[in-house]
Amino acid sequence: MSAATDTAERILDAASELFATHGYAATTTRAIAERAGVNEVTIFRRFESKLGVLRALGERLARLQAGRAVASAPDSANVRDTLLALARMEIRGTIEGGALAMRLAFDATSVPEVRELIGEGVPANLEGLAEYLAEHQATGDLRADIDPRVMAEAFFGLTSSYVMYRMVMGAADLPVDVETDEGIEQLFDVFWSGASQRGQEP
Amino acid sequence: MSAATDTAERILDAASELFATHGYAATTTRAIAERAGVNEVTIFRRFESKLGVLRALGERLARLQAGRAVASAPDSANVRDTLLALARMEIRGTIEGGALAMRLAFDATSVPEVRELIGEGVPANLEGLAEYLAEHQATGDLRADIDPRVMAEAFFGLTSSYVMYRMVMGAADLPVDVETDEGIEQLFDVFWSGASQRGQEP
DNA sequence: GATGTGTGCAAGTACCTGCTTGCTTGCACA
DNA sequence: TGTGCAAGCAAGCAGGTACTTGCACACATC
Repeated sequence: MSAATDTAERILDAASELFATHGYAATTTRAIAERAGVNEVTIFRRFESKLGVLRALGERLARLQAGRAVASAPDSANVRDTLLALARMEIRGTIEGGALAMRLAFDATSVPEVRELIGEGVPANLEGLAEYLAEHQATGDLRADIDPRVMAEAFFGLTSSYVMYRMVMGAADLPVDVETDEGIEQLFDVFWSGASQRGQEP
Repeated sequence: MSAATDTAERILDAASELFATHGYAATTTRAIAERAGVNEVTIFRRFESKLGVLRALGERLARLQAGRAVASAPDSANVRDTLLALARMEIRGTIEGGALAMRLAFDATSVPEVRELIGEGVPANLEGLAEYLAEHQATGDLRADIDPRVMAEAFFGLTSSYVMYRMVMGAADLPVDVETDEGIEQLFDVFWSGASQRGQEP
């Protein structure tokens, strides 16, 4: 059993990397097999089709990302710390599995099956954070004159484009350590200052 | 001559739309021909190859975007207005030609020729805005404790992800009128408040 | 009226893609 | 020793892709 699941895992790993960098359509099953060190036929025996690989990958991704939902962030009394932790979590998650998700989101417009898989992920995330933000607008932690959905979009815009510029477009280097990286904190600070606007009242 | 350039233009228009929504690799020359209302052979006679179409498109795009560089924004005394105008310009430009550029940036990782075309565009833009921001940090219009490159990244993160969420991921609707849309102003306001932090001194 | 140019149409080539088939090999368990 | 399962290997199929070729038609210009 160990050996069997191992090959399946290796196939998924290879597919994940290739899908993330080349996209779903541009990745051939032959390439997946080669990278996994596995015969191409094995892929079809284990996953039935190329789409089957994507589906299995989707499940693994869902399992992986389930742990880093908005709710799972430590809701300390300090909203700023909570959001900063969320930003770091989001960026780390995007680097790990999100680069794949981002690519697939692009592929979704051309490959209908991909669209179903990615589906409501992005809008749902936006909505979830917007709710959280709205709560803290009510308590006065955040400025109330901005639509919480716009604010959520600003937040995800920061984190997703941070990764996009680095991983996909190669505009800069990835941080050595996401948890302590100074650049992320500065980037977050721009958002936070804008969203909280502490001391802005005249 | 008029009729001849017209068909070439129609081919480029069709290719632009298809590349933007489906990506370079996933767009077939047949599809381009069909959308342009032109025989497939004509494409090869005019542009030699599929890559030739992309190259011609790249030139047209460069011509189109040359007019909307950072420098071309009216540098009024008011930095906020300048940046807001730039944000609107950037979003409109991204909707018009940037969605294509964004998609091609993704394709660049799989299609090496595409990478050359997109090339240094993104980093150069970042650098250009960073310079502008640094100048106004020096004059006190913007807070100085943030790396100007980080600030530029926050700016482009906002504008590019604004379009990405809407056009590519279909998370929301595009604005009816970019120039007056309230959502863009709110989104920009989050950035601006964070970047200027007016009245933040204790 | 001849010539050149831009385009359409039909057919075909060479290659790549996802996927299949038939057969063999190695390993585990009884 | 025998049975079953996971995997490899070689070959191939059907469909799609970029791209080519040869021929016909329209419409200008000289």
